[in-house]
Amino acid sequence: MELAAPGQDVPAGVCSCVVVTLGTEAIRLQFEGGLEKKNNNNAHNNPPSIYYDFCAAAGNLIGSIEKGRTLFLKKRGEQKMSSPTSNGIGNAIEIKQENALESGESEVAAELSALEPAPFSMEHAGQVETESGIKNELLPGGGAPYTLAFSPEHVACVCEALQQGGDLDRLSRFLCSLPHSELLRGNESILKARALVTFHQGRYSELFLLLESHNFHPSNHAALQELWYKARYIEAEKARGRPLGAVDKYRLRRKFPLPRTIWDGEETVYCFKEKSRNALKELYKHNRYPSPAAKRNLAKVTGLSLTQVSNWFKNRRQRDRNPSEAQSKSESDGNHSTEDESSKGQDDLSPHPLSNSSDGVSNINPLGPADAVYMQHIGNKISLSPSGVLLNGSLVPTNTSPVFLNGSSFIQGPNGVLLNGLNVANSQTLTLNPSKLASTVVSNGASNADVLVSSTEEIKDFKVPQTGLTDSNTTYSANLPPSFPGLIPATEVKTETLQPVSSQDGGTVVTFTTPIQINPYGIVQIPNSGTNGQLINGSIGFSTLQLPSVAVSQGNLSVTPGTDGGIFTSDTTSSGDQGKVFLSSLPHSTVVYTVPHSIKQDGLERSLVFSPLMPVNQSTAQVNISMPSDDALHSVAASLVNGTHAQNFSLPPSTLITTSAHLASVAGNQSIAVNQAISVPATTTTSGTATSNSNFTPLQNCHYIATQDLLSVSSAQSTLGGSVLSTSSNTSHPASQVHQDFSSQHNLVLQPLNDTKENYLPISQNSTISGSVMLLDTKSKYVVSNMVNSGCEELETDKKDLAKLQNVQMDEDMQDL
DNA sequence: ATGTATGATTACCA
DNA sequence: TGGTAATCATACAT
Repeated sequence: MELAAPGQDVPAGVCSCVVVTLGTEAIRLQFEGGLEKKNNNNAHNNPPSIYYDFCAAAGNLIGSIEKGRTLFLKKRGEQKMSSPTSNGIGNAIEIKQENALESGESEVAAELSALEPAPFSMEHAGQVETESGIKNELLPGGGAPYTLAFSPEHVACVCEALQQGGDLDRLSRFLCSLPHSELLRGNESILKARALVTFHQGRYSELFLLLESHNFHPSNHAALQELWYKARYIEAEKARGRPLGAVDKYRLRRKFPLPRTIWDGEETVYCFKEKSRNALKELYKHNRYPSPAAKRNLAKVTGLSLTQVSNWFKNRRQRDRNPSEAQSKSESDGNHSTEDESSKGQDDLSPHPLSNSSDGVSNINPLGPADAVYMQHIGNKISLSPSGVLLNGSLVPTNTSPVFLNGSSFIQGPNGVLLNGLNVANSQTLTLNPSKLASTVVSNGASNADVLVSSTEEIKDFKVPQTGLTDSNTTYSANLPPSFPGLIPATEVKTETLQPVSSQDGGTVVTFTTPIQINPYGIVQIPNSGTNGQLINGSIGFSTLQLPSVAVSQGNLSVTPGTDGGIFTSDTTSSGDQGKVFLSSLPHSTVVYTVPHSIKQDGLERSLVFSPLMPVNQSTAQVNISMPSDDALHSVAASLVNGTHAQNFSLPPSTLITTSAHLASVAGNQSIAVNQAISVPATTTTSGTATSNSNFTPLQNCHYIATQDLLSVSSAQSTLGGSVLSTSSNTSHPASQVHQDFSSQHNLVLQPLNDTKENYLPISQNSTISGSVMLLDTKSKYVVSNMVNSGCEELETDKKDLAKLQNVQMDEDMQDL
């Protein structure tokens, strides 16, 4: 191999020249054809007899040696040797001299400028050339006459380098040379190296034991899994004396499942992880023809390649299309019956990639214990037990964690569940443990801020099926936080006009107790939520949050962070980015809650049921709710319902939401009804710390019935109220909610609760509006639980009247079944 | 061993 | 470039 000249690009496999400036010395090192040392140091001293041997794999420098001294190289600013994954070696480094007999310096800062971070040829790894030309093993025990003091990081990096170099023999020698204590240190690189060596040497039993006895980082799982299986195969082949067939290998895999030390436990079926498959299915339900950008995004999210994603959609379409493959419906009878049947049924209904996921396909049976919260969603009828549950659409099962249901997908975090969108689970039973509801308080906290942090990065395309009544091509540009791993930083949403089909999608309740991830495919990911933490959320999780149904054809809607609370603003004048929604961060103490946006073309009324104590002003189609913003208690959400087709909203913080006139003024000239709703925080009195699990409760008793669904809430759960009252007095989480929904007539049904006042926030008698606003159009009525009655007595009457509508609505809803 | 489910491939077309 | 249809190869289930 040839040396790379300074400044030249170093081809793979060839070491580069590096220049190490050690004090006044500039030592040029070259690694090929033998170590070369060139000292252009000041000639007043004898050039230090320093010989280096670098293991520059992955841009690291490893090892140094000199007669009578040991040099450690490390990147400047790092306490330890840089990891193998660090970037190039062009960084400045420090050269620490130990036992510096000659210079007397204990530590010398040195500048190392790598001409090129070159892949290192392993030819010289572990070797050092002495002045006498004798090559000695650099490794301890290798016969080197020098004292070497490899740190564990050095050792690990050498292991990595040797692994990458593929020199398993040398790696084996290196490992053998290591002291036993080093081997037992548990460094993963060493462990992995040992695994490779044992496999290479055919010591499979030792390999299996090694793999089973250490928890390896997921980044190494794939390689180690391959080792595991290969070893099993080879063992079996040797035992049988013949090559294994696919079936044989399959049986071996079943017989020797991967240990959890090298496997995350996630089931993989047909090479695709279930998580990835669900993500594909979710998107497919909403869009059978995703855009290339959407495919890329999905590939990124699922970890699959773009080709795999494309193939999956292609196959899925083909097999959905081809009736001869009716056997595939067996899948529908299986784990994914709901969604599959849903999608197939939609295919029958419409050739368009429609995705009304939960159209009467969910059945939630009250199987929980008596004291549990359970819902029943039979057909379009939903019943809720007296618990703080928000429901909007089909339901999914969850554990005993508190749950918010809103739509047909769910998000489950450590302490709460968000349901929104499509039904993604197998079971239809939801059981909640009321005792834990205190932790289910809607807590948006920093999560929301994370979720909605704006970003100016790339814009992704994302098609959101809409069930609008008219054709419209609306582009929403919603920015997502780039900080979320695997999260698409920005999303451009294109609403597609679909055949007007009743939909239950749209409602969204976000309960964040941990940072979550939302991607344009509706996949909401909640870290640290265990195996169930990553959720699929149909089309709503993201879209509903950040894609309000405004700005269909004009205007911008932006959500910007507020000092005290979320600010939801709209720019009705901007025309540069029509139809785009810009979202910024939300405050920590923000609850994002949206009301579903289902639209029924047939004009069937829908029922929206919230818990009582919500002032509703039917006559004016606007309800202003005031409450002390600085109250220690939490503010409640404000809701805005726009039955018209307003294109813009203006929701300044801590103020009342715009009037209905405003909505009317911004109503677009389109007759489309956009099935999106947006929720933004309205006001908070304090910045608040990260929300606890019980920081916010207003949504606990909010219930929504989309489309024909009928939801009834019998009472509020006392524990919810307890949680409300127990929340930190310094943290308030008011939130204004903007809901644009209802192209058709809506009814708001109120159902009285039993003495739930204690469960709600105190009503402010202050006539000023400080935190919560609800706007209703003339046709829609919302009742938001926990909303503070500002003293409008007429609202009480309204509630009673509205409650009567429930039965009527039920009959109508049942007709749609 | 057999059948089914599913990812991947290929050819063809717009 | 991306769609469809047909087909293959393999994983999975019985």
